Order: sequence, then structure tokens, then C-alpha cells
Amino acid sequence: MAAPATVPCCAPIAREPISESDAAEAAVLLKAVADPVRLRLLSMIGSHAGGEACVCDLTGAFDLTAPTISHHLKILRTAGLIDGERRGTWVYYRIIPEAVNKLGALFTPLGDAAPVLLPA
Amino acid sequence: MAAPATVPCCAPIAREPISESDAAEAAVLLKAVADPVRLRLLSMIGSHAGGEACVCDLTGAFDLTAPTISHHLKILRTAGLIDGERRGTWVYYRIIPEAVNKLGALFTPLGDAAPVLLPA
DNA sequence: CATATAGTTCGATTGACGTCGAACCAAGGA
DNA sequence: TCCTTGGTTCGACGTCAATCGAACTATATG
Repeated sequence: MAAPATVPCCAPIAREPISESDAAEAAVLLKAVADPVRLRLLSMIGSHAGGEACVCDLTGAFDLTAPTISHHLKILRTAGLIDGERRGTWVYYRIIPEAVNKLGALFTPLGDAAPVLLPA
Repeated sequence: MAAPATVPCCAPIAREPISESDAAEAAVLLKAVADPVRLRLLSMIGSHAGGEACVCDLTGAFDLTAPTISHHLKILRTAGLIDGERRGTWVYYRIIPEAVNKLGALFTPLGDAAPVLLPA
């Protein structure tokens, strides 16, 4: 049998030294997520029914003012982790799965994380 | 046959809202890794022959002074991502696989990342 | 003991980040 | 048209974080 070309050993980051530019790129994504509020926002958006959440669904969960929540959402959006769309009175945010997968791929052995994120 | 109890859909963080305390805990880990220098340090340590790297192997790769590298290593160590040990003249750092796996588990679908990190 | 080398700790500086209040824009009724 | 509600942008403030030079600790060696 064909021996596996690469032994499935460690997380990609622990297999070979990450390049300077890859590190910079990954750090942007990680910085966006390295905050308790943004982590919860991301999680609340991703796990909300229909795959999207209105800002009004989010603010209530925090002891923070609306501008602050908006600020954090903007950071997540700028990093490419979420996308927002206005429909009538409300603004709805949705997760961008590829960006989340990029994060997982950094630290997870056996690279191929399931490409599925939304059932259809 | 028994249907899978949970459909392997999305990253854990996108399956259900992360708790406030879990978010805080994860953010500590993520903050430690959300820096290009520390990301590269972690990667260089993890991918170095023997699973450990001397500080002297690391400093040369950066345009930073020794105190700064030491500072970043301390942050990684405090976060529980690496461990350091002095042997004679040099100090050797090693990755703590469980911590890295925790990071991967946050963003990777199908939870069970391979438990293997070092061949033995 | 003196000296050299490897790393860390300390103190200071500079820039980035999280937060808020106030002002502003967008949409939907009276 | 005016008012209300939902969100964002702006400006400012306080805190934290990255970096450096200088001083310090630890080990080895002459």
C-alpha cells in the first residue's frame, strides 16, 4: 500500500515554521477573535436560527452600549469573519464559514476539516 | 443503525452560543496567539527537531531584541501554550499539545482532532 | 575570583485597543 | 412633516501591550 506522504502528526503550525506573511495574515484573523465579546458575538451569530442574527438579538446579552457592540461587529466584519446586510429596519449578520475554517486549520491536525458548515 | 446523535455541521463556536466564562478562557489563549511574532515563535518551537527549541535558535529569525523575544515567550508560557526548561547554559522551550488542541477544537467541525502530536 | 555568554526582569515610552456619550443616518409610522 | 426606533460613526478618554536599553541572574570557563 502507498505509505502516506506526510505522517498526520501535529497541527500545521507545529509541523513546519509558518512564514512571516502567513503569520501576519493569521494574526489579523486571530486578533479579531481574541476578545471575549467578539467571541461571543461570533458564536451567537453562528448559532442563531437561520444562520443569521439581527443586532437587536445581540446587544441584550452584554452590559455594553450599542456603539461598543457596533464597534466589535465592525472588527469582525473587517476581518472577513462575518458579513452584514440591512433588511428594512434591522441589520442582519451572518458568519463567513471559510474564515472560521481558516482558523481551525491552523491548529487542527489532519487538516481536512469538514467543508460542510450549513446543511444546504 | 444508530443515527449520529449530533449532526456534524459547524465549528463548535457556530453550533451553540459559547458561555461567558468559556469565551473569557478562550480569549486568553487566543490573545496569546494573536500576534505575528508569537505565532512564528510557537511554530518554530513546535516544528523544531526534537520537539523543542533553544531560545538561541529563535532570536536570529527576528529583528527584535532579546528582551522582546523573552517577553513574547513569557506570554506564551503564561497562557500555557509552551513550557520552558533550563539545561546548562541554554533554555529549551516545548509546545504543550493540549493547549494547541484546545484552540483547534474551537473552530474545527467534527471535534475529534487527532490526539497524536508527538509520535511517542 | 574574574570574565564571557545566555536569558530574564525592570522601567520607560509609544502606539493600539475597548469603552462611552453625542451626533448622525436610515427606515417606518403618527 | 415630525417623531420614534435601530445602528453606525465620531471624538475623547483610560488602559493595556509591544518595544527598547539597562541592569540583573545563571551557567560555564580561564
